Amino acid sequence: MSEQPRILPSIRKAPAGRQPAVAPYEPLCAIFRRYLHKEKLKFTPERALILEAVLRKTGLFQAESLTEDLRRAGHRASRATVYRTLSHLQDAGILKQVFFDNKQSYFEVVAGRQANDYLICLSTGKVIEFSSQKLRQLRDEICREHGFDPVSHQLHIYGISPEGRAAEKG
Amino acid sequence: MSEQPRILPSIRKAPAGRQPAVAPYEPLCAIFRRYLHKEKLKFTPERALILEAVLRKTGLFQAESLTEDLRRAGHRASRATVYRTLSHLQDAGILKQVFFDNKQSYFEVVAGRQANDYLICLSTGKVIEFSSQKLRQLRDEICREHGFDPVSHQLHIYGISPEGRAAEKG
DNA sequence: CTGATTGCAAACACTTTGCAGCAGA
DNA sequence: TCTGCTGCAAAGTGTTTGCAATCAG
Repeated sequence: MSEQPRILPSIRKAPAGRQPAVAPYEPLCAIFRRYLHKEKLKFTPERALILEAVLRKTGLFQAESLTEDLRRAGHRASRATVYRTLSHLQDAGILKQVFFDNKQSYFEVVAGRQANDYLICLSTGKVIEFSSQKLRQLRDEICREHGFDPVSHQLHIYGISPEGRAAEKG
Repeated sequence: MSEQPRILPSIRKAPAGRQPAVAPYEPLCAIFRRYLHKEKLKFTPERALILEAVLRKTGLFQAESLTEDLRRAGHRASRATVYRTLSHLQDAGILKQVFFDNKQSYFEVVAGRQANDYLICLSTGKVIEFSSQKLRQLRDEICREHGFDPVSHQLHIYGISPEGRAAEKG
């Protein structure tokens, strides 16, 4: 029995990996506004700014870093509003929240994407996002066996990347 | 684009599902003692009690519920010691920590088990643990493509269980 | 107009940590 | 004896919430 891997602190600090393209603002803003309208919520300047900032993010990001982005761009942005908006963006199907540890959570744009899955290097903390058709098929198969209707999934694979292996030998 | 599923509060409260058999104390205690000795740590009565309590758990559990178990059994057990011991049990490869949300974490005995994967009902909050050989093969394949050495993985599938479907129709 | 929204700061809740006394090996 | 361990309470930290003023529709 081997020692159970633990997520390294480095992951909490700065998850990095292949950087997917930035998502386009217009169509997602339309989705957001439709959602807000349906829920009798309002489209405020703050929400627009936050959505813009979210869409400028590539890959995983943290609430705090989003707030920093906004401040750097000269916009006021209270943590509270950022969190509240991130929550709405999830409900609108634009974002999803990912949990790698119990300290904080990460967010990621999902609208129009398929990547739900991560390769996480236990040595360097690097996170690579990927998507697998085979995995989705297997997921559906497993769901059928249990009578589940699949909605979504999330796979985290922990391992050692080539760089991590090199670093450990070095 | 469908609305992004969010983990229901019920999951945070009382994850339940198929109950795997309780793990045997003796062999795992031996593993723990070996680990402690190797790390120049001590095998204390508190650690023994906590390991026992852990092994009486079936499926996922929370640190707090473990502390309650201990108190109910008439043992003093400070949160601090429980957390510290849970951490050692992870390092010893006996436990693993699972993150479903950012509020708290769950623990699960993994020594000698293969089940790393969960089917989570978004309607009822029920969690079913399962293990799939095909998934492990697919994982290894994906790792090969990225030059990773796989260490472990975790798959969370969100969906609607038969019971949930019935409840939603009712 | 009227109810939703915002920023602020206080509140939360799980977890970690500092410390002084205690106890395995 | 010599470290490591324990319980306690305080600190830590990402996130949430109450509230009064403000604003979108």
